[in-house]
Amino acid sequence: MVDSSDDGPSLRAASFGPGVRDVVRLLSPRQRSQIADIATVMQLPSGSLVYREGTNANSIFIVADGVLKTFRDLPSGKRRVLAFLFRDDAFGLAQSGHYVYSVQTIRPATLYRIRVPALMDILKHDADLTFHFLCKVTHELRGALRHNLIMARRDAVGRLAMFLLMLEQNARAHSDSRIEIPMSRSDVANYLGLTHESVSRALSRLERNSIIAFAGRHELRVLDRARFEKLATTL
Amino acid sequence: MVDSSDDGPSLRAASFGPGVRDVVRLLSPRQRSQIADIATVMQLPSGSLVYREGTNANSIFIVADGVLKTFRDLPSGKRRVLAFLFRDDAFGLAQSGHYVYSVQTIRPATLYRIRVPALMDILKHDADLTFHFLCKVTHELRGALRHNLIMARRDAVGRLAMFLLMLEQNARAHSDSRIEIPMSRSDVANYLGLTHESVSRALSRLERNSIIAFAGRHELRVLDRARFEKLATTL
DNA sequence: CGGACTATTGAGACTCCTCAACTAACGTGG
DNA sequence: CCACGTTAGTTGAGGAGTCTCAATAGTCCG
Repeated sequence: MVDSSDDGPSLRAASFGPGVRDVVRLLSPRQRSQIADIATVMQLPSGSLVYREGTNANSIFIVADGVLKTFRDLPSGKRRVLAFLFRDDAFGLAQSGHYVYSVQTIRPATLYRIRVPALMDILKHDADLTFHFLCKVTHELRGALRHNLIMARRDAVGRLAMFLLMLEQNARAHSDSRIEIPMSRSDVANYLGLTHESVSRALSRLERNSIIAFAGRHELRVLDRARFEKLATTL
Repeated sequence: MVDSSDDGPSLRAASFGPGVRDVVRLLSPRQRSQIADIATVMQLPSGSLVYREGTNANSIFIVADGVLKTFRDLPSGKRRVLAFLFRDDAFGLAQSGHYVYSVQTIRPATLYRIRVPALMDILKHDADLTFHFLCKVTHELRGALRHNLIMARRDAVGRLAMFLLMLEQNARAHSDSRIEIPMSRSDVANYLGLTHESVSRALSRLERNSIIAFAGRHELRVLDRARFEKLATTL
């Protein structure tokens, strides 16, 4: 399924990893069954806490389906959302044996849970599989860098535009300028470093200016793509 | 040099990677010579551009010594610093064959340059080495997440305090409450998402309040560690 | 249908950015 | 060795934008 000539170009093209939504898919049948042997499938309803920051890190996870968020609760009581997770994303980052962020489902989710010791046994002897995980982490890293770029902006509308663009690129399902926002305004706000009031105001402004139009609170259409993308890229 | 019993616990402790300033050091002699075979040593004076964002990504680099910054230039003319690089850090992240950020030396630096095709040949057959790179990228990811947390704060002094604390932890050389700031105020500002004026004002305020004391523009001492750490952690 | 949560909208305070002037430090060339 | 110009850094006054506090409307679920 994955021969080396297939790996070569695409991997070299993006040290490391091209699209990278594919740790599971790009595996050879043998590798896939290896993973299946040590993975547990979990079905979680919306709002479930997968694990809490600081607890012992004994597993890593891969999203088979659904939407999740990673976050940290700050001493002040504020909550900071670090990332949103979609199909094929991996999570479970730890330091000194403890998870570095909490993870919660936003929509009902199906997860593969892989125990770290078992995974390590396989990784030690399988360069290909290890490389796939390398690509996964690289993908996560790019996401964090994009997040940083978003936070660089001072204006709420600009951040929001970038965020919406990101959502659109994530969900390539229906690319007809409809964007689904699966998370709450507060989650968006905590991700963008704004208050939920500012998010609300910024969205209102976009709608007032006929750049977007809402179809329910969690779905919108882009009316004026030129201005929309200009807002997102003009930083 | 690195036997499996050594790898096991430490790796499980931090999926993936413990301290991780050690891709080169933790390698077996065989691996090290493999790397040496394909690596080029570069000596660069202060202020050198290693590569520019968008150019063809044909190498990855490891910092043997010195200080560097990664950054992106935005259409508006503003510059956003994404990270500072110190000894043993790796860099060279690319997407679709192009580097995603520019890299420049802040202090004279020595780099190992490794061509991607050659590296891939080795990684394909060496799970251990691939795993080491996995740890490296994970380390970079943690840095990006910490950056995000810093940006979550709204107040300039708080960001600065967190940044200084980060610098102190990076340079474990002299841990007697002296912190060296190798980069310019503008670089700090671009990293923290502030203007250089705000950085200057915040530093002045810290000094006026007797929390820190400068010994030249690029070195300071922490006078009141309690208040200092309270500022950094009270978010 | 009721209650709790989510979302929207408004008025005032606060902080940082912008613009500007000024000082200090550094490197260059005479 | 000194003078000068350029860059880095500090400090000040005013304005723009978001946060805070508060009230209201809409939505989901039992």
